[in-house]
Amino acid sequence: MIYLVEDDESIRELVVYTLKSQDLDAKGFEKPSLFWKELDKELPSLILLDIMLPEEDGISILKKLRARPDTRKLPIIMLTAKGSEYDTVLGLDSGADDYIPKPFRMMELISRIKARLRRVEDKGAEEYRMGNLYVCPSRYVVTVNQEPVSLTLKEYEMLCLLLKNSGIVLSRTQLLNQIWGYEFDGESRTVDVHIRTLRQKLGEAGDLIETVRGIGYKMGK
Amino acid sequence: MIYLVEDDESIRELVVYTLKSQDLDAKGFEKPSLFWKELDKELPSLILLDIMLPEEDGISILKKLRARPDTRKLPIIMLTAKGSEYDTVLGLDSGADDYIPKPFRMMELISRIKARLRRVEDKGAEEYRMGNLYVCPSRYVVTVNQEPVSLTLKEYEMLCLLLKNSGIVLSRTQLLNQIWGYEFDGESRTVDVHIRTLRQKLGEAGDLIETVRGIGYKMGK
DNA sequence: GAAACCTTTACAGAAACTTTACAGTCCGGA
DNA sequence: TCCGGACTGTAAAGTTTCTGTAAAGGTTTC
Repeated sequence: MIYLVEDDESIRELVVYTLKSQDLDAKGFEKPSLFWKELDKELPSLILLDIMLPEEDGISILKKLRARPDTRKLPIIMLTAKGSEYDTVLGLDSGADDYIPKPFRMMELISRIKARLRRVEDKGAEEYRMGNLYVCPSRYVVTVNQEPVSLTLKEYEMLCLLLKNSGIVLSRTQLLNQIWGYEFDGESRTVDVHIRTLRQKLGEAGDLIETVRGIGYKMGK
Repeated sequence: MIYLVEDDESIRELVVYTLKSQDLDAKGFEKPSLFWKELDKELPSLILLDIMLPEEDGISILKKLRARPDTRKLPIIMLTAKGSEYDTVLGLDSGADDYIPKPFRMMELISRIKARLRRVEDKGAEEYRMGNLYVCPSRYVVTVNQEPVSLTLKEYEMLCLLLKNSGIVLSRTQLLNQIWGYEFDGESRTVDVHIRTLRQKLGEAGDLIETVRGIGYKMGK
């Protein structure tokens, strides 16, 4: 999912349309306020920011995003009509990942976006976002709506495994084997109990863990 | 150290000169062969690549760098006079981190380079502040509320390592490996004991060291 | 050789994990 | 629609594992 904050309607729709044609899911926002609102519902994997915006300028948005733990490492590309050197410097020094002056060619934009996304994935895919849930395995950080959630080891491993296998169902046996590291015979409610506390601790994001009756659990899709 | 591969002498010297004026160490190479030779002696922290070069073009160099484990993650910025869209796409899709068309403004180049470097290494910070704790590794100074705290070597190294990896959890094994410099077999409470004295000496700032049960310790975020 | 520092040992307390037992829910067949 | 079995959710008790801590025993430094 890619978010675009751009007040010019024609540009916004053109970009969203082009991204979708490239199998990149995208949403456009006219105003920062709408963007912030949506951000609390779902975290995108990349953000395109115009600099000149109503309400709040792009640089300010950029700085706020860099200050939040769940969006700190998100690739952010700045778009702007003000092609002056000053803006470039300002944008990059505030921590933007790229800067594209308007008018830009669509294929160049797509290309740069893909370059950013690939770069992130290369880093070991060590980050998961789903809805308002954010997990960074290497840093051992889990947040829901930016609020840190403290999980125990088993809960944490379970969450990571489910996210890693997003979209596919994991049986209790699979979970036991992968996390506990041994074959398990007979019945046990161990997994269920951990799933319960996990859902509880995740609060509203707990609904992301889906029960598949007769099989096990899954997250995503 | 920044490496620049650029056949045009005037540009090469101008860039190297400008980088040095910004306290960025840099070396320029006229031909790829000279660059490869030097690369085996020292790894730079960023590479600037012209696309049009004698012997071997920049894209080819880029691909080779991305294939080597020691240079795979190095930030690489492409420079080129061929400002066509084709080149941009080609450059970014091969894994370049940025693309700057000639002619470029020096300050913009510097700005983009700094943005890249900051993104990669945040370790240039020779000072850490967290709450009322202040640590300056190069001067071997630790204070809490301006009051100096005297630490032993192991305690000090531990504190620095935790601060350097602020926000991420370090396991006991990692701490042992990094500070003691050897593999550790079996159990040991050594790390715990040092953590304890460290917390004690830091007083109220001791709470900044967080225990992550089942994993290890971390500071920050 | 004393002081400072580091490591090991041992144990208690705390936190995490598992089991148990039962309540609630889903779903197919009568 | 109702019923019963199979499966899942939940609370609480029981068990294990992990961490904090004090103190003793080594080691290095001066």
